[in-house]
Formats: sequence, structure tokens, C-alpha cells
Amino acid sequence: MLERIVVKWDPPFVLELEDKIAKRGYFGKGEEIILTDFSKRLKRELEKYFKGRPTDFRWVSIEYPSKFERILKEVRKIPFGKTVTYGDLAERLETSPRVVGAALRMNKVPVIIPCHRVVAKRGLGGYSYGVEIKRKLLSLEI
DNA sequence: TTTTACTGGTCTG
DNA sequence: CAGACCAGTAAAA
Repeated sequence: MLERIVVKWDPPFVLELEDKIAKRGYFGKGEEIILTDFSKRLKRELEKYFKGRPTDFRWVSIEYPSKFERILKEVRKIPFGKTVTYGDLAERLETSPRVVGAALRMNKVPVIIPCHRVVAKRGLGGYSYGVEIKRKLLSLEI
């Protein structure tokens, strides 16, 4: 059974889960469907996050895209308020910056996998959901 | 300062 | 299958 958490923000953040696994997230409208204590807890954490309080989502299990799991797991280690460059991650994982970008593009659960904390060496870098949202998420974490 | 090569996937025809 | 398209960067031109 699908559950959907909606957190008030501008734009609203929507996260869908199934059996305690985060499957998809996006920014926009959505009807809220919450059933389990697990998703209630997760919603409270998300509300805390969007108020700008330091929060950690490493306890949440995620359905990763087929490839790139290795890269996305590394991204999850980036703490609240800190940023890393595509190049740094590429070096650490022995791949190329383009590939890191490709991996982040496949991220289905923004915020839970904090891909907005990965920036270009000079400048902000891209963001699937729009760079304005990336900027806003980063400004939350100052 | 602009162009090129490198990279490893996904998406489309 | 082949070719186009990327959330980047260093090095050559």
C-alpha cells in the first residue's frame, strides 16, 4: 500500500513510500495518505527539516535506481549544512564528475538523498527539480 | 577565454 | 543496435 507524505513548503514537498521504503519524492502538490507510525515519524522529521533544523535521514531505507547505488550511498553521508563537489565525489569513488551528475539525476528521492548538497566546483551545478529549489534547500541549511 | 576530451549511464528511433 | 543527450572538469588551443 502506497503512503504519501506532504510537507508544507514553497513548493510543497511530497514523498511516497511503500513498506517503509522511500520510493519517490518530488516538489509540487499531492494528496496526503498516511497509514503507519513509520510514515508519521518520517513526516515529523521532514517538517523539522523544512523549518531549517538539522535533520538526518540516514535511518530511512530507500529503493535505489538499478545502477549508481554506490554513488548515491556516498551522497547520503554528506551531513546537514555541508556541501561537496561533483569532482570530489568522483575522485573518492574513482569515477568521473559527469558520472556523478548522471547518478544524481537518477535520484528519485530528493532531500532523503541530499543531492542538493553536491555542487559544481565553480557555481551551483544542476538540479533535476530546478536550480531554484536547489538554492532554497541549501539556504535552509545555513 | 573558448573548445575539446573524457565518462557511463538513460532515452529515442 | 546507433546516436543524442546529460546535474562536470581539467587541459589544450
